[in-house]
Amino acid sequence: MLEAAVQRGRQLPTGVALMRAGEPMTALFVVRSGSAKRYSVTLQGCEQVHGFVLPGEAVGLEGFASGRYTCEVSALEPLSYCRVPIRRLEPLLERLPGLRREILRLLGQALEESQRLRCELAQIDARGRVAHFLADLSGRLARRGLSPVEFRLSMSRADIARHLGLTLETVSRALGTFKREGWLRVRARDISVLQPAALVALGSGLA
Amino acid sequence: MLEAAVQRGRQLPTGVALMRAGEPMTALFVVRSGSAKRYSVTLQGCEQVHGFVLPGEAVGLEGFASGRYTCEVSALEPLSYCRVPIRRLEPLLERLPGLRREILRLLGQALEESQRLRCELAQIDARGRVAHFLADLSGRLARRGLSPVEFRLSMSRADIARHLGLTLETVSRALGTFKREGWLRVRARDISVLQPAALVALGSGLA
DNA sequence: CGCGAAACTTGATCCGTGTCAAGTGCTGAC
DNA sequence: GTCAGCACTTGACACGGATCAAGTTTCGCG
Repeated sequence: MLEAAVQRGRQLPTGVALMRAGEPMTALFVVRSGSAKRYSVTLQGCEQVHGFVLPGEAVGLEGFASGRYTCEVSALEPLSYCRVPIRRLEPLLERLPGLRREILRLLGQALEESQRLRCELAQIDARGRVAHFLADLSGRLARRGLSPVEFRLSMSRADIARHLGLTLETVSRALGTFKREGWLRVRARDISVLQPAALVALGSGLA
Repeated sequence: MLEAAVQRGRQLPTGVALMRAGEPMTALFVVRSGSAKRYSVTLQGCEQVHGFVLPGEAVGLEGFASGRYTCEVSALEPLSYCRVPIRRLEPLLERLPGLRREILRLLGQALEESQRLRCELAQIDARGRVAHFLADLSGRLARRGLSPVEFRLSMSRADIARHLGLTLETVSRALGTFKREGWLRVRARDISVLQPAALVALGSGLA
């Protein structure tokens, strides 16, 4: 029955938006493969990157607040995803307590994640933030069965910087440092993590 | 029927915890009067302040992620609150679509709020953060019918600093500046906002 | 009411990160 | 293959906020 509510096998080319801020919320999305960037554009026209969406992760949950999406989500690489229309989801919530709990769990998780991240970013210095970003990415890839030590960044340094509240130069310097310390191999957007523990430690504020 | 699920008129003295990180999530809470601090303690023993809870606001929602609370919430002044046991809430979610939507809305709102705050804090300088904090507080008080221009801070400068990712000296200096600019009157923890627009502007990154 | 501790303010200095400016190296198009 | 444009790296410098260190005010408690 849940099966019937899910629209599978949808595709989106790089750079195209999955949702736009202000649009009525008509569905939740779950990314199958590829990755996307969640961001919003301030009045001054500068881009604030809320985060990145990896395979297996859901987007659109903030829409429950007002019935409208509150940020833009656009594909960083060719994307395949599922679409779960709210119309079809709502009646199921009545009959399926497990699904109800699952949706609440997803929302709770997103909330907890966001709060944790905020506190961490507020208290950690630039290199720590970049280390945290890499460690987090690595962990999320691992959860999907992808390699946590060899991966390709689908986002630019500028996107990372805007996500972490830094400048792209500072991100670049942090990566340079990690490379020099022997913690990473970096070639353009290809990353090999050589010392995962060092990144985790630095990213947790254990300096 | 929802009425029957809510335990009203509960009290808590200053400094006492409403919930502790790691405890099983047994209930949601809604503050009636007073205020509280949401925080967690890092491995290094330093306190990270997630935010402050004002009358009319709910806490405990992050617990949906894992079934356990993920932060400490303790009273900054004598607190009165309602308790909504999850046991009693769950069956109601089946029968009341409106309540279901309301819970989803609350969670979505908390999520959106947290993400917005994170992006704002990441991009704004120290005085902007303090201005944003005051403008936000003012707005939330106004929503509850309290004065948005005359209020008493229930939290210390150190709490504000740890919330904003600053030091208490910097918070103090920012308040000093605002006072000198004629935007505020500050006497210890009593605040009078003289130029709300200036605070909102600075707090939105319009420098 | 007065004492003492805690909260807060204010000042001086230092370090990290933003800013500005070249320089280098990918990548994709013709 | 080569060229153009963009992404990224690296360097020099300035400035905002952290840190350290006194003072001052506020407030709880005897």
